[in-house]
Amino acid sequence: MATNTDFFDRVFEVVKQIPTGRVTSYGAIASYLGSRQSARVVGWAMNASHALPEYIPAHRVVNRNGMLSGKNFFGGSNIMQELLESEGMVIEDDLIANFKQHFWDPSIELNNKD
DNA sequence: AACTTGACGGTCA
DNA sequence: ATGACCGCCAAGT
Repeated sequence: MATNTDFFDRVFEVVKQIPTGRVTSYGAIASYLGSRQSARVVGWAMNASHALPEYIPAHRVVNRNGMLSGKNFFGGSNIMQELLESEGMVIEDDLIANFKQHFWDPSIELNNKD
């Protein structure tokens, strides 16, 4: 199918596959889906994810700096940070410590290269 | 129907 | 190293 709005659904599929204690970036997901520059749309998908009947670990998705750019969307508090810390990571000033160490790249982990 | 904004990212100056 | 602009796609006004 691969319709334009399918991008959202694919984003959800990937995010739902992020293992606990791991994080990824909007750009990584976008790149995995084939649209490097559509990282912003990934963020929009996250916004819509909270309306889904399923649980989308959007707190495991941060920007390429490992910064909790969307923490404001988790109720206005640092729920996002607490969730990540609860999963074993360390957050400092809304920034994930050892971000690279916890980074989960769908292009690698899912290895979707036919 | 058109314009602006947005949970991003890379390149250029 | 820092700042500004462009590109991408969808949603809100």
